[in-house]
Amino acid sequence: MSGFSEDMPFFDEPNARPTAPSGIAARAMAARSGQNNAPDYLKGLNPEQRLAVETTEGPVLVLAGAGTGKTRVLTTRIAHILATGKAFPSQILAVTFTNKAAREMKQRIGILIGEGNVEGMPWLGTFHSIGVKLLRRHAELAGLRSDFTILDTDDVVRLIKQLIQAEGLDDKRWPAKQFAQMIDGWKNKGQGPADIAEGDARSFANGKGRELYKAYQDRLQTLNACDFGDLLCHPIRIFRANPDVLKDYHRRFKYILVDEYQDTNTAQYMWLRLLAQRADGRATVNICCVGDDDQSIYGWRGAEVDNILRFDKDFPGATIIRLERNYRSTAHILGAASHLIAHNEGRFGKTLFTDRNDPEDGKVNVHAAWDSEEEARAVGETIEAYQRQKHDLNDMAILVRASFQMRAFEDRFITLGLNYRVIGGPRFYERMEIRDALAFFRVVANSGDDLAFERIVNVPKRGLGEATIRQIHDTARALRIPMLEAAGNLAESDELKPKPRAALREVAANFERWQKALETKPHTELAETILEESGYTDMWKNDRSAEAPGRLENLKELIRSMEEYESLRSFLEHVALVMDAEQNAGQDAVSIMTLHSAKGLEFETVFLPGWEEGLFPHQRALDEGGRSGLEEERRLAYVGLTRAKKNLHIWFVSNRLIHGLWQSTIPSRFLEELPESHVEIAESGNSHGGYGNPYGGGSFASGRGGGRQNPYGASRFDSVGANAEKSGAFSNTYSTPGWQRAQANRTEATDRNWGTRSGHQVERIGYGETDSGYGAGRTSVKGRTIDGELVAKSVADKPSPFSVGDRVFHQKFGNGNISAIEGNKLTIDFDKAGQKRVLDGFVAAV
DNA sequence: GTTTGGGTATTTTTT
DNA sequence: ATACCCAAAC
Repeated sequence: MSGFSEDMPFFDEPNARPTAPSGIAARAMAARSGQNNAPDYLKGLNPEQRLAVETTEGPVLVLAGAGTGKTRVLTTRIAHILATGKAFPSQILAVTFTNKAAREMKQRIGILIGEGNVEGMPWLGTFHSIGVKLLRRHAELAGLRSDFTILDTDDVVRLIKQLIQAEGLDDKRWPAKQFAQMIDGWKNKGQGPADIAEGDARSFANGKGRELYKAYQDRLQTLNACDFGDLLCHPIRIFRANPDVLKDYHRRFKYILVDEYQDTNTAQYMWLRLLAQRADGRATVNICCVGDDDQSIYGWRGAEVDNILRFDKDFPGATIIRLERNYRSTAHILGAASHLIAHNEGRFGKTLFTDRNDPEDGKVNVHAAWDSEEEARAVGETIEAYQRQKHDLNDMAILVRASFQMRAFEDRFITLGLNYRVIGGPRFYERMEIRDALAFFRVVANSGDDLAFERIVNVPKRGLGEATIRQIHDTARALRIPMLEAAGNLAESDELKPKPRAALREVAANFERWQKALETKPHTELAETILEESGYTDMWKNDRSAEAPGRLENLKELIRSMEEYESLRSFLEHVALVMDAEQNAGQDAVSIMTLHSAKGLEFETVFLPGWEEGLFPHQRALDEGGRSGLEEERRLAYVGLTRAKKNLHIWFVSNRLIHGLWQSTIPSRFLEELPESHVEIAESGNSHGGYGNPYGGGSFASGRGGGRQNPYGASRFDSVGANAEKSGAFSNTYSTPGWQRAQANRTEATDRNWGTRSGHQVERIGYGETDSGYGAGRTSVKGRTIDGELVAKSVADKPSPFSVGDRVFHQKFGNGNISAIEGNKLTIDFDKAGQKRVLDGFVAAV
């Protein structure tokens, strides 16, 4: 129970009001300006921001729109509380979601109240890191020892897989990964095995869901381990079962601050309520939540927008403060974003505004391209044009909906020699070599870490096959000892054949030696020794594959990063929760990332490609999330738009390769939700000239409704959102050639896909009756959606209208002969493009 | 113990 | 298309 004492001095005087400023508070007070009696840190705040900072008592919800100075308010508020002596640093609980946000907050508070003093804020961190801290203190109340291991997703899946197999279930039919996600979902809702809904419990493994969950929890306990969800759920359970423990924290935390409140899940919400609602009957709960309901984009991983929407009901008498003055974007960008988001129903309603009024500011540009290749080419050209105007690549970003879109840009930028960096993607700690190395370290630090042991017992390959590992496993279970110990025992017995026996003996001896060295050697040195002596670095040195040098480099980087920590244990602790690594930040490069990872960032120039139905809004969000899924996609679009400070370019293409098949696409409905007055339809250049108009031949003209330009029908949005007055940059009056071409494409695509199915069904997609009863609507949404993919499925119901040998025309590949038919998939020998497989819906008889 | 082939899925991501 | 995972074959 070390670590308990560091902030005890404050804990000893929980009721002492720190009225006389001392320490940090005194310093912050000293920073006050003499003139108007307002401290320096309040200067430059607008009235709403200042209100949010100074309303320290009672529940406060700060609705902070994009670019309205949210972090500034949060950090200034903490500085204010400290400066006015309302609380000691250790009496403030401040939670964020990501380590990055926590880091930034610490840094910015440091600027306000003086570096070094921030260390006095032991309760500023992510939900999870604070959860670990709580759990380490009270581990025994959750049936754990305080040196428990934190398992990551990969460990969890492997563990569950073992359990599923132990149950005698087919792990093909009941994938461990899926069950891990289910457990994660339950934990997001704060549900233990006993709490889960009957239906949920039944839906997995023939009704064994609950037992499996139970078995999983038991296994974690024997392993002295917990998963990420437990970091929240265990404290909740501890608080509930031990009112005295909870009471201590009630006395301790005088102020609670929560960042990104719209992203909290149910468990986090329960956790916060437990800490915020004092049993001592104190009337005021000083909780301040900051967030933006319009930027809630994590519903799919358990976030409940509802938490923020009903804040004032949860905390009666709450002050709600709106920050709507935007300091980031031009009026055009804000106008576009506001108009778009107004189409959502479940929201508080905010409208961003700016004083900025520069006639030079351009409108939001919408571009059409033929396919993703041309889209990448056009974006590349635009970036180069900006570059010629002396814009830094660092100020530009391409934000995509799904990561597969990135490839086209990477390919193009490589040929152009344009620097780019991909943000997100596989993380440092998820790389195989890093996980392997960490597994070695974990076993050294904690010989009971069976999962880590199993991972590396045969790495590098030393002839320990499945049978040997099984035997170690069984021995360990039977004797109730760690696998490492069991391995040592077996190596000394005659149970094994000579080869594995020698190998095991070496493994056991290695770990014994390393564990001894743990006390004496500096941890970075030990880490190097481990990787050397285990043969792990040699394994990669001898590997001829292209990625081997990179892996060795990563291992070096891992050792380097260990230097910042004082011991192997403290490093492993951090690595379990933090594990991110900055990469090539120095160079001038365009950023490519998903919309999700762009939240919180800003760029002068932003490119938003792929605004097509099915991709954005994503088909799956529509299918699985119904109306709320669509609204979340719209919020994602809003997040994208509001990342841009000055220039914003949106692209959509007419054809996209999806799952290896060319699909015709129609522009995203979100495009129509942009206001005409702030949008300009840009001509994207002539790089597509070679194709001409593929519809010229008239083979597709049949279903075309006379002049109808909006495939949904005109009054589609009449009932959606009160402020959604005259929408639709896309309903009239644009006449550039590119625009007309795009229009032609979209009507053609739509009408062709739907043929005689009338537009009526299309009009209702995700709207109208479908919305009202969501439960029932779910299935109907599915069949009706217009995306090419679903259309393809419906086409599959009918026999193909073509036969082998038919001569057909395809919009991308031109003319060709059908060589094979497989359901609705045709194999065609194209005259120019060679053999391709395409859907029959996208070719026409010649 | 490694290689090869078949089957399958294929949005978004933190801790 | 393509990547990834697992099982059977080498």
